[in-house]
Amino acid sequence: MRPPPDTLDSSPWMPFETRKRARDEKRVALLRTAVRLFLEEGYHRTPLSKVAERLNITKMALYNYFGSKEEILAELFRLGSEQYEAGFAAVERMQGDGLTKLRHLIRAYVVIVTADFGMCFARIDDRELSEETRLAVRHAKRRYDSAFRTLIREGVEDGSIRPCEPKLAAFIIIGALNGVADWYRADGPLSVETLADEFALRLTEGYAMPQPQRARA
Amino acid sequence: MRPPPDTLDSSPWMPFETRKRARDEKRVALLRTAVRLFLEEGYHRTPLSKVAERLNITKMALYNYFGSKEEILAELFRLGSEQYEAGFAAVERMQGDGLTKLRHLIRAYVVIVTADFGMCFARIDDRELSEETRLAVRHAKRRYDSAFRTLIREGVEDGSIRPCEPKLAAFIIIGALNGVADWYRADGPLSVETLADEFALRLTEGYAMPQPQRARA
Amino acid sequence: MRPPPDTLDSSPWMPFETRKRARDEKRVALLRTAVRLFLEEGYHRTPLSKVAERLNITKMALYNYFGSKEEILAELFRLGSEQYEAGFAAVERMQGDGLTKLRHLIRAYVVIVTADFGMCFARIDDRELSEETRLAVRHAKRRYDSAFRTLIREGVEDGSIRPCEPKLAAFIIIGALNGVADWYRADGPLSVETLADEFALRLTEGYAMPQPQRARA
Amino acid sequence: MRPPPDTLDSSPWMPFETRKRARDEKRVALLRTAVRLFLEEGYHRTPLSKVAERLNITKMALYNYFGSKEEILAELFRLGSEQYEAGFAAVERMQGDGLTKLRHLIRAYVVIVTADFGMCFARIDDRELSEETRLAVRHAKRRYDSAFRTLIREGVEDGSIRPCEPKLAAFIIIGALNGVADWYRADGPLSVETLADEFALRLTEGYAMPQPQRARA
DNA sequence: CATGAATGAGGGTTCATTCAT
DNA sequence: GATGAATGAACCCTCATTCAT
Repeated sequence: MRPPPDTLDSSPWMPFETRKRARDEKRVALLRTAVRLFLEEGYHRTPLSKVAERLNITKMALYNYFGSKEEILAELFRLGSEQYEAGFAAVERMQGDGLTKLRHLIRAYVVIVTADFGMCFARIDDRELSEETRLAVRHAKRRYDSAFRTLIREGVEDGSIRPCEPKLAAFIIIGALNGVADWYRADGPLSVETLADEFALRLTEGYAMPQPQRARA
Repeated sequence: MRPPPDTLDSSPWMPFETRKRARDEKRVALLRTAVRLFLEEGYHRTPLSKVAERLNITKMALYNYFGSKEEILAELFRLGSEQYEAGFAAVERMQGDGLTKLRHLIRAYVVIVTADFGMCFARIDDRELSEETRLAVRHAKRRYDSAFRTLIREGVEDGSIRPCEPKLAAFIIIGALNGVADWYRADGPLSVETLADEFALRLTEGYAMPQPQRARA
Repeated sequence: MRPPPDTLDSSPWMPFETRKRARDEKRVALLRTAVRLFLEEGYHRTPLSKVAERLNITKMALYNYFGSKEEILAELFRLGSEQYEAGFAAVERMQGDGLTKLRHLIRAYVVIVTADFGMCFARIDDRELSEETRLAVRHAKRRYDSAFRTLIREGVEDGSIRPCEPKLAAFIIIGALNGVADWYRADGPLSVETLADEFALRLTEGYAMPQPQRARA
Repeated sequence: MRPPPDTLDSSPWMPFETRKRARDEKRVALLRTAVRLFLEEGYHRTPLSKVAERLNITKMALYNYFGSKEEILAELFRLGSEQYEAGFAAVERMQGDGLTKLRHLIRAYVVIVTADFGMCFARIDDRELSEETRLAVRHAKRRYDSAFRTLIREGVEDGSIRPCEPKLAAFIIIGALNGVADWYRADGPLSVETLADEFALRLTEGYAMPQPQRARA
């Protein structure tokens, strides 16, 4: 907890950086603890005192890092949102036909949605948030709906994806992906990578045995 | 506010049936109102006073029908669960190969999950419930996981479904189906039937354009 | 605490009225207790628990009558304001020259400002109130500034009051009157009536011995 | 952030005086800022953090100058009190009949009560203070009540002031004077001097038009 | 002197629920 | 059955203040 005293003497500016870093680390620890509890117990059933308790501090110490419980949640959503944005941006820079890119997107989504912040973004009810933050979240969600739809449309156009209604297809895929957040356990038998690959394939390939003669519907 | 007292005296047995019926109707009205509010606003953000208000009764009148808020929720889950059970039972009595029955199951699920009680069952966090009720709900959920898996396994065996991991496939399908509860609006452009058909097809057929030469993964 | 039981039997509609009345009485008792404590201890230093304690109920019972602490204060201000309005209206209906009416106004003010609600209105900091209520209070205060100024102006015109700046004169008079709220004790030696008469005279007559030859300023 | 250490070494006594002076200046700045905020916002609604913020220092730095929030307030009262004492002492050294000296006292009071510390003394609720300090404040207030009463009594005796009850007259005058603190704005149209003169005259002269024949009450 | 971090006391408010009619 | 009143358990949050550097 205390930096070795000579550290202070030898480099007089270190303490500041040390402190600053320590603060950031604590802030992050706080967020990680909060997101875990919010996911494990639910936002409403998690009093800040429990978050504090798990961090071995008092409830009030939390207020050094955040102004309110809702602000913590807002930050969690922001972090989650960032992850999706980054993942999506990476996919958008890739080469390939629509189907290939869609599969990359699915993989990215699985990786993110199985991690804490991504899971929080996907699962926690955004109506807990203030109107303003909630709008930002809704906006972000619409943005990735749109990312999926765009790739699907691309795929349809370049022939890699069957003709379909992009909007509905995106809902199906995103729904299945968000479902992961409901049952995925980090300590389970499936690695995230395996899961991501499996989803990328299965969500696009379908389960029906292909039969040239089978008519639609 | 009070019915004239002679009404009760003149037909001494009617009142009982009348009352009984009235009671049941009120009970149902209560549940319908509660489920709507719980879905619209979230369980925690819905005080019983609001439920009562929408029913034009006092908060305390609710306690004539239910012992606690949680008991209301438990009943909602029970009703939702019943719907799934009934839908699944109907499908199980059907003829056809695994794929066909799976599609019927998907159709049934869509119909149920877009209705209030089914949506409640799918969307509201079962951790609000007491341990006992929660276990029952989990049990019911596992039961329909199992229904999906069984049909998928059947389909794989009878050749109507591609070889796959039934557990994961079920998760994907159920995830996508539950996702419907997040965006479906009764007053939207899609009829439930259309949606059900579309899901039955798309969740099994996949989006990738079939290409004989394309290797798996 | 309980009404005699036969009261209920003998007149079946009484209970409702009784209850209604009881409620109003309690509401008033609450307000009287609150205003006393707010005046004795100060608004901020009076937790609702103390108000409740003095009423022999729990803090939460207060919320049956008011939605928040501030709402209680707002109601106290409203009641105070009402008293001034009524007093002023009575004076305005009176006959007489400006000076006479001014003296009546002063008398009325003294009577009101020595009573609980009037004192609350005069002494408690209106910045405790929400913006909206505060504006209403400010409005009321400006209204009685204006009542004083008008009468003074009338008096100047009809020759009963010396030429003077009505605005400043009103400030002086109102200031002196509000000052009463700071030192008046109901159990003190001075009756309100005596005080009112004395103020009506002294605030208008002045203390300087009239000397025809004394030049102004 | 740190001054080079040799600065201290090269002129070992300057720093002390410099520091001492700087310290005093800061202390005064602190008090001036505090009194402004306490007057603008109210004592309870002014957290120390706001005082610090306006001074561009941290909240904790305040504790280098004062041991507690209440101690700051106590000092403000002390400074206010000092002003009144000084003003009153000056008047007491003057020549003239009771009325003349009373008018000087009023003038002095206006000047003081329109300045920050004097206004604080007049307007801020002394119940915020500890028992001990509060008693000192009450004592000071009684002292100037007494100053007014003495002059009034003198005036009555020397014939410059009409026969009256000195206690009540003092209350009226002081009340009117304290009222100034409630509406006076330094940036308003009235200069303090004008105001002081006007008060000195009007508070003693009265508003009623002198009429030899008018009987008292 | 000054700072950031942490703490404890305390208060307002929400809400489910019990009580007494 | 229904109602109004009352209660108690939580919980969020503000803020002055102490601690450790």
